[in-house]
Amino acid sequence: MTKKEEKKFEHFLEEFKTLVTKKGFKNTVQKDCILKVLYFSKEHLSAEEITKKVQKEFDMDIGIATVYRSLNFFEQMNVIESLDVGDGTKRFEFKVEQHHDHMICTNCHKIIEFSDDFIELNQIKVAEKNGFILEDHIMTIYGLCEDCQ
Amino acid sequence: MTKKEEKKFEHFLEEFKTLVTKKGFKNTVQKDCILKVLYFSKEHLSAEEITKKVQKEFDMDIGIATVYRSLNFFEQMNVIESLDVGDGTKRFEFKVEQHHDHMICTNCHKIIEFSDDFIELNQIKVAEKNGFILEDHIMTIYGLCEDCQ
DNA sequence: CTACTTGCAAAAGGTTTGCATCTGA
DNA sequence: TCAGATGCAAACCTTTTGCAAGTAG
Repeated sequence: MTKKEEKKFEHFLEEFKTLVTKKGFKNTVQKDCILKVLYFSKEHLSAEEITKKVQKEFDMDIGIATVYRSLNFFEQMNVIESLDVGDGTKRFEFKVEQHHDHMICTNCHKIIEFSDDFIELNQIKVAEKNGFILEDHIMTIYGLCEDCQ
Repeated sequence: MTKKEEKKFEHFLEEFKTLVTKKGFKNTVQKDCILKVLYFSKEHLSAEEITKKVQKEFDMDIGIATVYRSLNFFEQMNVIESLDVGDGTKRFEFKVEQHHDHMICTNCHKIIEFSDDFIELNQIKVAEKNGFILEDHIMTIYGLCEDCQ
């Protein structure tokens, strides 16, 4: 991670922590570490993977229960989102400004991210047409990736 | 279910059973019942719900293990598909000719089905652009339904 | 006949929860 | 100070599996 990215994260973290306090919750080292791992991870991690990463990268004895509680908390705070890959575990990723979707290989479970403006626009239309207040959407394409064909 | 629908199902079942035999698997009363329940269900059922429905509607003592095994079998045979509603269980539905997607209320978990040609076309394009051989896709929109707003 | 299926119960995951202890604001 | 957070282990739920018995082709 570059210095610039690091700075960007620090800035986000600061703002986030203010919000956490304002809502009456507490900031902890554990939460910071989990968030940092998610922020800088290129992959979509499971709770167990996050636990191990935090333990390894921060030399910290974090329990998986804390990780799950934090993940649920972050999801409610709308800074991360979860993803069903179909391998039996929930996977998590930091929520970035620009929405993107996923293409998953049914053979090797590789995940490719993509974003498509048409799809973004269309889901808004579909939601409106059905009287839904749009909160989020998931578009996942399943198929065989180039390596597995 | 009307007589016409019943007829349609019988016809499908007949064809499907031929395919099952041809592939070297066996047809059983249990499989027939599960398939019938899925075919005529308006809702997206969990394995447990399917088990109870079969037990009740056909007065049959089916085990949930059989239901799970059959569901996995049907999914591989490509006649049903599974759906992650976010309530901790996999839900299943019969695969109809015309693909459709889902809109799920984050409050009451109600599921509304919709289909949109633009989305159908676009996912094909996206898959091609990334060298994927398309198998399937899921587009799920999350939001608040009219009743829950 | 023989390989596929079934039902039961046990096992196996992943996720949540109770509780005593700890800690941030 | 004290409500919220943590770590541990136990509990929970859904799904899978081993095995002996049953059954379709």
